[in-house]
Formats: sequence, structure tokens, C-alpha cells
Amino acid sequence: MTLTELRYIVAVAREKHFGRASEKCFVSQPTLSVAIKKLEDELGIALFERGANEVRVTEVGSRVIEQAQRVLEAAAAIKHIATAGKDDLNGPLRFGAIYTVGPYVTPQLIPLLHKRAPKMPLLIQENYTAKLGEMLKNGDIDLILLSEPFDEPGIVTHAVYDEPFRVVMPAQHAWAGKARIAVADLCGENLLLLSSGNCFRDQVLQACAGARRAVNAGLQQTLEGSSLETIRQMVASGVGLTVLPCTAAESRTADTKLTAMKQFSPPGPTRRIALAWRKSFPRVRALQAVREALLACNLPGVTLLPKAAPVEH
Amino acid sequence: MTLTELRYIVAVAREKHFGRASEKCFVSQPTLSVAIKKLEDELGIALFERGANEVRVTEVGSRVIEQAQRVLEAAAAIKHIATAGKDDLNGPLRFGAIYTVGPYVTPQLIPLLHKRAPKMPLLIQENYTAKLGEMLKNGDIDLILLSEPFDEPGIVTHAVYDEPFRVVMPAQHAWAGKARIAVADLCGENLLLLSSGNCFRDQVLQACAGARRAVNAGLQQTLEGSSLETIRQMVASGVGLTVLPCTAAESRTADTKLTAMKQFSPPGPTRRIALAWRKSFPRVRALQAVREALLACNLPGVTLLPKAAPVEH
DNA sequence: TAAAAATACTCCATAGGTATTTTAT
DNA sequence: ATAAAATACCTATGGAGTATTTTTA
Repeated sequence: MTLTELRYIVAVAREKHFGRASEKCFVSQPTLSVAIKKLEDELGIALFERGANEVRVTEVGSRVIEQAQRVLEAAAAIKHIATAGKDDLNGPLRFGAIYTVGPYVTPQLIPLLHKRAPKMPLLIQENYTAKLGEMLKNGDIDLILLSEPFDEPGIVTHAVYDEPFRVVMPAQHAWAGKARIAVADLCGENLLLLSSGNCFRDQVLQACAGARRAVNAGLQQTLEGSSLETIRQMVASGVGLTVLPCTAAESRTADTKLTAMKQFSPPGPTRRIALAWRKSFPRVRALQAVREALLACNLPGVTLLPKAAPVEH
Repeated sequence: MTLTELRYIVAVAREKHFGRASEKCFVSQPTLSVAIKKLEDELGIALFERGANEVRVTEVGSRVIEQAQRVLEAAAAIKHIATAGKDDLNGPLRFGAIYTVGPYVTPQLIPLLHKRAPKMPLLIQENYTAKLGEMLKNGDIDLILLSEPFDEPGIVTHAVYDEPFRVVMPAQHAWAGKARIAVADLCGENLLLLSSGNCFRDQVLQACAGARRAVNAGLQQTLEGSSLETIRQMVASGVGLTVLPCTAAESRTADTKLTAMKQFSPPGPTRRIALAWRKSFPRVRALQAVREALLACNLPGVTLLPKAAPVEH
């Protein structure tokens, strides 16, 4: 049984005439006759009664043809689905961001992307780099925004912007008068850090390599699993100082009077934020749209990388 | 797009592996790969993301495959319909009988046929020979039971039984003592007849050719469109006498005391009752079953013709 | 290196065409 | 005699095979 044969019997049932039906199907009359005979043989039943001057549909025939129409309709629906699906910017995109990026980017990203791709809702998840990477390879999400490096086989990364780190300290801190902070200065300070598992924690530690007292064991316990916002609150309450990515540091709202923010003396520590997706992911234009929307976000202090090229690993 | 291709994509979606899917489809892996690529090209979308160690279904892909399953289910239903339809004795049979036969045969026919073909309900219509013949050629009914002759092109007739005519008269009629009636005796009598259009009327007239007073014009008017039962009532009320087919004559119930029934002296007039169907009608076993059921009816006075052969015209 | 899908090619089944015959009115 | 479907026969597309290459983890 083929879809073509089903089209033929539906046509004959409609026209009640092999010749006219064959025209409607754009084939010759013998082609139609042979095909229908083949189907009748396969099904083991007569679909039509051939009279000299008229073709009649048999009892079973009418039921078969009715069902054949349903098959053809369902098959046509596939084409419609495919046509709609040709647009990369149609259908949801499952998007993940690491904890230290998501809250400071997605609020701006969503409206900008909605303008570019109104039929592509973002399904957003936040998590650790490791977990997001696993989900990406698993096919549970399509795209992640994270901090480099992220060299995984089968994954493409594409840098979007460089983000400098900032020092955030209590407003009454001794450094309040300073214009810039040197990394080495951090050595003598009580530095508040995220719990382990956050890549940003490791990046800060690496930047401050040699700063002996940077890790305060007691403090780490209390911060387990918590967020940059919690750390900022603690700084405001005078517990110590911290280093934040500038998008987080600049997004101070209520505590502007309790904390002070300082840049590092150049070249200060920096992280590179990139998009990552499976090399095989086919909705290329969807990826482009997200990247463009990200570059259009007005993120304070970052250096956009519009000319960066995607990298396969 | 072919049903085979749809089977392939459903298999790959299930197995998430081209090799295993090809085994399930009993084809080689390249065959499957090529077919799926062809479908993807035709639809203009990627259905699968091919990774080195895993196959993933794309967003559109999952919707296409869901729809493909519906198509395949609908196609499978066609096979089920066909399988059920292979049985000629399955599905309704549209059956017609002329007015002067139907009422005396179908009550017995229905239960006998139901035993032989429980899944074949009879859809019964009664009408004149001409109207039934038209409907038969039109394909509105499948089979008719009528009185010969019925020579129509493309129609097959098959005699079932011969039915002698009977004289029915008021119980107090002068002929009450007679054993048999001669056709010629009818000449002097007031003979009640069906309205024109009934073949039985013509048959009686033909049998009584020469009986001048047989046709009573006034009476005919009042009987226009009425039935043998009406005539029987009139006989019972003493208006005149009539000739009935024996199945009708024998089916007296309430009026046994008001009318008397007599046979003709042999060879009396007779009609041959036959089945008729389109030569192209394919449910041959259904026709057989009806004929067998008819022969099994215990019709009083008729001569069964079990050995008669069907005749094409 | 190993596993999996894609590619190259070959072959044959069959869908489709044209010409003709059969059938039925 | 005419109209319509069936049949015969031919062609070419493409579905399916085997062998091989490419890809990627």
C-alpha cells in the first residue's frame, strides 16, 4: 500500500470514472487501473464495481476510501508541520545560563530576543556549568550561556563578551578613597566567595593566586549553595569584601550607600562569556538571533566581541 | 513522502540509533539513512541531530514523527477494514423485493439468513419492479427479488422458485364446492386487480386473456396504489373474487372463515420468482447465502428450483 | 581506535508511459 | 459503433543491497 495508491482510489471514488480520475491525478488511465488493481489484490477485496458505463464503490470500498482520506489528510499535516518548522525562529528554544550570569542578562535578553523572534519562546534554566553541559550533551537543552573555557567534544562555543571583575567592599572600608585596586592588595583582606561548584569562585581564586587568607573556611560553609546576591548582602553588612563580575557588581540597587565598587588596576581579572551548543544542533538562525540579542543588551562594563568566531572542540 | 519513509523515521525516533532502527525495519543501515535523508530534503527540515554516539530528535522532528505515527495507524486501519471486508457475509446487504413478494417472504427470510450470515444485516426495500431495477443499476441496492422476466443488460438473474396462482373468493361464493377452478371460469366473474405498475396485475391479465369482464374500470380506480392485502379484504367483504400468488393466498390469518381459496386446474397460471443483481457485484457468497436462505423458507405451494443456473443478460 | 552514519556503486523491482485489446452497451 | 477499462509491453526512476569512506568521541 502506498500513499499514491490511496490518492488514486480517492480520486476514482470522487470521479466515479477511471479516465477522469487519472487526469486529476496527472497519470495515464492504465497507470491508475494497474495501481488500483494492485491495491485491491493486496487488500484482497474489490474496492470498485466496474460497469460498462459507470464505476461504483463497493460496501467495503467506501469504508476503505473514507479511511484513505484520513491517511492522506494526516500525511498532508506532516507537510504543514514541516513548512512551519522550516523557520528556525519558530518553536521554543531551551536556554541555559550559569548562576553568575543568568540573573544579570536574561531580564534584558528576553525582550530583545522577543523582538527578533516573536515565535520563539525561551525556556530558561539556571544551573552550574557542569550540570548545564551535561544537559546540553543529553539534548535536554539547546543552548547555554557560560564562562569560558568550555572545551567539550561535539560542542561549539562562541564568545559574546569579556567581563571584567570588580571589587565590592563596605562603604566605610579603608580603600574608599582609592581609585583602583591592585589584585595583590586583596591578600590581606577577608574575601567572601561563592561555594565550590561555581566556576566564578575558581576564577577569582585563580586571579588572586598567592592571596593566602582569601579562603575563609568558616565563611564558605555558610555560603554553601548561595548566590552572588547573598554575598553582596554580607559585604553590605560589613563582614568582608568580595570580587564580582561587573554585570553583577553594577546591578546594585538598594545598597548603593552601604557598599562601594572599585575597578582593578589594569589589567584586572576578567572572564569571557560565551554561548555553547551541540555542533549538530540545526537551528543555526536561532543561535544567531540569541547572540545578536545578547550583543544588543546594554550590559555595563563589558567588552562586546561581535567579531569573535565560533570554535568547535 | 512514502509510508515506508514514515516507518523509518518512527523506528529511528524509537531506537535513537540508525543501525538498530534498520534492523527493526528489516533493511540495511544505508537504506535507512538514504531514505531519511530523502525525506528530510523533501520536507526541508532536519528531523534528527546526528551525534557521534547518539541520535537526537529535533523539535520539529518530534512533531513530524508524532504525526507520522498517526498516518501509519490510519493506514493500518485500512488493512483491518479490508480484512473484515474479505468476508462477503460481513457488512449490510441492500435488498429489494417487489410488493407482491416482499411481505410473504422476508418475514421468513430474515431469521434464516441471520443464521447463515449473522454479520450481514439485510436493508430491505419494497417497490415496483421498474423502480427496483433502476435502483439496482444505480447501485442504490445490491440485490432484488422479483418476478421474471427481467432481462436487463449487465444484470444477472437466478430463478429461485415457481409460484402458482390461486383463486380467492368470498366463503359463500357459488364455487365453494369446487375442488379446482379452470382459468376460463374467471371470464364471468368480477375480478379484483392491483393497480397498474404491479407486474402481478399484468401477469394475471395475461393468464386470463379472453376473460372480457376481468377488468372492472371503476374498481381499478379505487385500488390505485393499494396492496394484495387490501384486495383480500375486499374479497372477504364480498365485492368480488381475485387471483393471488399462492404465498399471499396461503398467508390468510384472520379471514379464514370469510374467504375460500382454490387451486387452478393444472396447468394453472404461474410466476417464476428470481434474484437479480449486477453482474459486477463482487459479494458472490452473499448472493449464495440469500438464495440458500430463500430455498430454506417454508413457502407453501411453491416449487423450489435449487438446480436453476444464473443467467446473464 | 572504534563505532556509527554517510557515501558510492550496482541491481532489480516497479511505477509510469504508449499501444492495443477486451468488454459492454 | 462507441466508450471505457483492462492488458501487453517497454522504459526509467528509485528503493534496496554491498562495499567503502568519513566523522567524531
